[in-house]
Amino acid sequence: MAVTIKDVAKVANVTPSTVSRVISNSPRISEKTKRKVRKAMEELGYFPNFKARSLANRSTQTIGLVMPNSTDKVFQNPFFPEVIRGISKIAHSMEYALHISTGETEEEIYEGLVRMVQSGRVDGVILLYSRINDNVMSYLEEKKFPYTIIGKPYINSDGISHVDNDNFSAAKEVTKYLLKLGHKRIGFVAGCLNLMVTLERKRGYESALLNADITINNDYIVHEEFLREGGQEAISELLSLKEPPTALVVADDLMAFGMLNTLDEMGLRVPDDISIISFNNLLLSEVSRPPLTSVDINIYNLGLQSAKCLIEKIKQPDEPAKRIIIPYKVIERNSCKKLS
Amino acid sequence: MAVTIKDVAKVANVTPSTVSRVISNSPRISEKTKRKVRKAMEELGYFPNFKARSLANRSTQTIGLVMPNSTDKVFQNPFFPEVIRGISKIAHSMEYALHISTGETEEEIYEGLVRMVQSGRVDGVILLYSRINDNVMSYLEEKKFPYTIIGKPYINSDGISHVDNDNFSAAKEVTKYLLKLGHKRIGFVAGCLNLMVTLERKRGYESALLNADITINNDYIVHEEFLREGGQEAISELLSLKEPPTALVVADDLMAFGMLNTLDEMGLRVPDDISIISFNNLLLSEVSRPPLTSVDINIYNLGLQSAKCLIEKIKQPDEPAKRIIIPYKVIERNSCKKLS
DNA sequence: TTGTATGCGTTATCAA
DNA sequence: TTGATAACGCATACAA
Repeated sequence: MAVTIKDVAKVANVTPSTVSRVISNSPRISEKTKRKVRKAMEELGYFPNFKARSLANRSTQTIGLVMPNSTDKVFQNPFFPEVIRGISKIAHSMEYALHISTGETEEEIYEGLVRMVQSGRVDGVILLYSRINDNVMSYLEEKKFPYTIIGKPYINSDGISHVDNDNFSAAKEVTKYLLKLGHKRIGFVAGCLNLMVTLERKRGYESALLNADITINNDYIVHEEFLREGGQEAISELLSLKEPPTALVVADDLMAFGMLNTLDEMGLRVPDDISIISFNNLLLSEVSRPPLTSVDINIYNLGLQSAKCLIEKIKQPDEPAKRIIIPYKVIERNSCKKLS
Repeated sequence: MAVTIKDVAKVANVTPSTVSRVISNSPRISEKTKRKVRKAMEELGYFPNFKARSLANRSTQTIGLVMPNSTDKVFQNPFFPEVIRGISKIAHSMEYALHISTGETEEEIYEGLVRMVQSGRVDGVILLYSRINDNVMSYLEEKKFPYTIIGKPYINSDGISHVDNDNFSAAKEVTKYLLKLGHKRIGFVAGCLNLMVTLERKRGYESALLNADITINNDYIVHEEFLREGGQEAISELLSLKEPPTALVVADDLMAFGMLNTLDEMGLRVPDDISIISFNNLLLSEVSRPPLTSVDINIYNLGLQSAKCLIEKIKQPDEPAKRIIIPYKVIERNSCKKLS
């Protein structure tokens, strides 16, 4: 049996409640007894029992992380380790632990979340993605359980605390960048259309074209879940048009990689034959050939702020919802070329 | 206040202990009362309180995951999402939750783990990496706390449950493959030398060369933590030798990517000018240019088995340690060429 | 500043 | 087959 608060109390010659107060560093305990008790704790190698603590406390000091469908290709995205790194940085410093929850289907994810919340395993939740009609979100909303979203909420975005980039503007800027380089036939390669990021980026792309008086050509918009299965065909179809695009806005670096491959196989060279610009600025966009011009969305910070925001929410549930926009930055490399 | 076991008891007209027995599906409760109680639970929307349960139970039904240093480049490796996917598959089906722990320094990781274990937050731990002289491991060993390692333990590998590939043989096979293609000057690009994987793969590489009566040339062995910082120089140094290698065994796909980039910048073409073979068969090795010949180590299964193994260990602490070797498979693509 | 008593929501031990 | 009662280890309202 592990050493408990009682053992410490005995050794320090005080009552368990005193020890408890020392643990929580109560100001109404004399420095002298604090020292005495701490010495006893040290001697005995005492660690507060988490289970008992949280039962008495009604708090677990842990944050639940809801990841997307694990069989989904999205899951493989280095976005997640990086965002978790940011979250864990704050969590650690605030003495919160991380509890991850995922599943193979949306049903599993939902049920996992409900169990996690209802059984009181976590004090709050961070949704690592934002998609349309997400019942996970509805549930949290209805329960008024503390949570934060990374991404833009599908509905009621003013009433829900979230951390996001301005993906609309980013996509718009990037498309304008291509326009400025002289491109007129610009395509858009989208990821999963249920995700808000995708939608926002697409909106931005379209807005830039409209502003430039270019009508949106739906043939230029490809919806690809991901690179592997089938992706190739849709892409090659796109490029086999009579008037193929001379530049592409790709919704994600990972997809851009797939593109590079497909293009290579088709004998097209980037950026000479076609320009590519994408998002996220993953480590890989740096080491690809050619290195990709990409929008750095500061994933780490996205995680950091979401954790900060959630913890504040947990501590002050009545504060109004916050919206935090993390600045992005276009990183120019060698995948875009001026059209002559 | 949430609904408790008492509320259910009242509604069902039984005592809390009976309800508790229904929850754990005790065989000594009549079907009739079970139905009655379950109906009451349903009606009230009852969920067992996790905190109270684990306090009374002395079990948390959660598995701790120890990740490497989060600032480390290793962390970015898609290896982790994939291994977690495998772990979570089993965990989910056995009703275990996942608790992740990481830190920015080794000290932080160690302290995080100790807290996690001592405070009784988890029932067991999976180390997602294996490195030499790991105090995390020593600690778990000393405490006799249930744990499993993914990778080969540095010491006492017969006494410690672990899940691994036969990285020695894999590297050997892969090197022999290059030898068979006619390569004689074969280099090795290593990742972090503290990691057991790296060491094993290097051993395999060396063994193959020795078997072929080729003396090991230390100039051909490059230790690169990762692709970005500084990596380039070491690589270009290697390739600027009077007799540069004609083929490279690279310890990891991610590094191989970096290599492709560096080689490209140096004007060397893969596989025409130099062959490359690497490990892990990440999604990316498929979409790189050229697609990489890589060893598929079945990361998902690594995770799956480690979770299975740990849960068994938790349930039967006295069973002897297990070693589980996951088969690997060389996936031939287009990064290696026969030397004429 | 410290001690006493009680509660947190379950499970487990005994009885019945 | 079920009920009463005591843990589980800690926190806190109240008393001193």
